[in-house]
Amino acid sequence: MLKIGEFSKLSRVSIRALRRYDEAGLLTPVSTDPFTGYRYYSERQLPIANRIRALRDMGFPLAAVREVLGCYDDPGALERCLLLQRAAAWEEMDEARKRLRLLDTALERLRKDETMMKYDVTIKTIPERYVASVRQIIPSYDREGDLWSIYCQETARMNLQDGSPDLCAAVYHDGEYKERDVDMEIQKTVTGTYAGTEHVKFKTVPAVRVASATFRGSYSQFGAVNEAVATWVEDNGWTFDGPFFNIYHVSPHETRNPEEFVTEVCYPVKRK
Amino acid sequence: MLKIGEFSKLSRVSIRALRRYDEAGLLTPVSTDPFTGYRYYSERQLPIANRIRALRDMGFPLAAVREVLGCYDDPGALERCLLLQRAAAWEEMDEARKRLRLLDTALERLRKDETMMKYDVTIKTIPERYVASVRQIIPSYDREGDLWSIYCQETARMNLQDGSPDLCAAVYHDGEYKERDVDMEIQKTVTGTYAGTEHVKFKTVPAVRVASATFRGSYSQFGAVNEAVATWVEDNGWTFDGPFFNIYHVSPHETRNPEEFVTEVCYPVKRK
DNA sequence: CCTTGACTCTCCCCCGGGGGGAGGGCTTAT
DNA sequence: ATAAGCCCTCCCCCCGGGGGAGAGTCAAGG
Repeated sequence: MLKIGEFSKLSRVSIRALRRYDEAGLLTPVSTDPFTGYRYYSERQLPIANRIRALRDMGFPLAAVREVLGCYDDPGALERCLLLQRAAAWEEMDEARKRLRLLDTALERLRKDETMMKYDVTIKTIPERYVASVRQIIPSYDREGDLWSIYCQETARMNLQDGSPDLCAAVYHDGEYKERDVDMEIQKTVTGTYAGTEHVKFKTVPAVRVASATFRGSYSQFGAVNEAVATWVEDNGWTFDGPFFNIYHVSPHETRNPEEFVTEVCYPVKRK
Repeated sequence: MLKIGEFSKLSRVSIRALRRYDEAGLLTPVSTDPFTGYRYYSERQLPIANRIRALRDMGFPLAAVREVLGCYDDPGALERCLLLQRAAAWEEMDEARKRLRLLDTALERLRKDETMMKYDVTIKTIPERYVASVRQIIPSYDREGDLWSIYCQETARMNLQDGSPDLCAAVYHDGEYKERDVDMEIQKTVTGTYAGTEHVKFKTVPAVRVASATFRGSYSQFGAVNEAVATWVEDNGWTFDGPFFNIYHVSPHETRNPEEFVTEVCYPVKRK
């Protein structure tokens, strides 16, 4: 019979861990003094301690170790457990690899152009939303205001309720950059049910996963932001999947000072 | 001014997380009602929320996020933080890769020969120990007992104190397998200082990292265990680094029943 | 003005695998 | 008998939130 300290030295498992394994039912001492609580182990438990070490080294959590110890005689069950853990380990490695990739992208951006770090790109899922929408071909990008004018005119008397979240967006339906005659759509979230008008249509926009960057300040930064997002998307193993759009969190509607504009650029993406 | 729920929807950060970020000083609401405790955010904080998301996606813990946010203007400090986190992510990936390798080895062993899973190989560090030792060339492996006889005879009157941990080991100094005239050493841990005798020497054995497997039962399993350990060592990217040895946890000295023997096989290793 | 429902607050417990330490009992050798 | 060294249980800590309780607040509609 070995006291816990001796068994700890022989098995190279800390006393703390041994007590925890006892508590978890992984490695119960062959006897425990009912008065003093002293745990007494046997040398024949050394192989079990070693087995637990081996399983812990493979990344099994304690609960899974217990399960595996219980089915050590059944090669089929054992293999299932190992495969399950293998999948978990693979997943974990993949997560770390993705993080590494993000960090490398950030470092590269930092070295190439220190200002590019101003824009932080993240992957998000934009939830489904119900919107009032106006879509038209307009002469050029800077005539987006025309669409908002149409929207305001046609809905002025409809008493629309704001949606939640309450936001305004502009979708660029042309896949490529065009100088003239661009296909644009504006969207405003609303709550309730309404009949469409001549130009204003109501619809549900499905949830979409996007690469997003939010920046503050004048719209002259659009070019740099778009470039930063596009580079990031390429570098991190995503690919574009639909027309990109902007969300106007603070727009000329709220303030005249361009320094206060807050705009979120969203590129729908999917895994390459 | 946005209430926390609205800001949560716009930033796609959970309310819980926002409260935690406030508590951690990462993203303090622009104002907090001193009576109700309500947090009020501004749209201009959306880029910061996005930045936090981006850093969290890279795996930074909250404390590091705070630090990074504080030095966003200093490209040098920023790069140091990113490199530090890069190293951490790489480490994590490497850990996961090692676990994956262990699991693959185990699966392969399981498929090849289901009995091989009986032996669980782990990496341990055997701490430094002070021992009485007898080393000689003996005719064959099964004459190990002769060494123990010599040990007992020469130390019978010395009143040796057991060491802690109290263990017996046998070291195989021949690098290769030999039928005859093998160079063997036996070791017994002791406490105190003694003068050596004709055959018994006292010495300190330094700490050593080993691949170890502990098994119960007759010594006829030696061959299988050695093979299992050797294969494992190869498969997991280690290489041998010194003569291997056995530790006898339960030996013929304690019991006559071979079923009760507990033996640990140790191969000193280093990273390939 | 009141109600109602949605929102928000703080506080506590949970996850894993122990580490650190307090406070107190046990053993064993001198 | 006493001191040193073991051992016990219990509590708090890490990390980044999630789940939920219980209570207070805000806004819209009757």
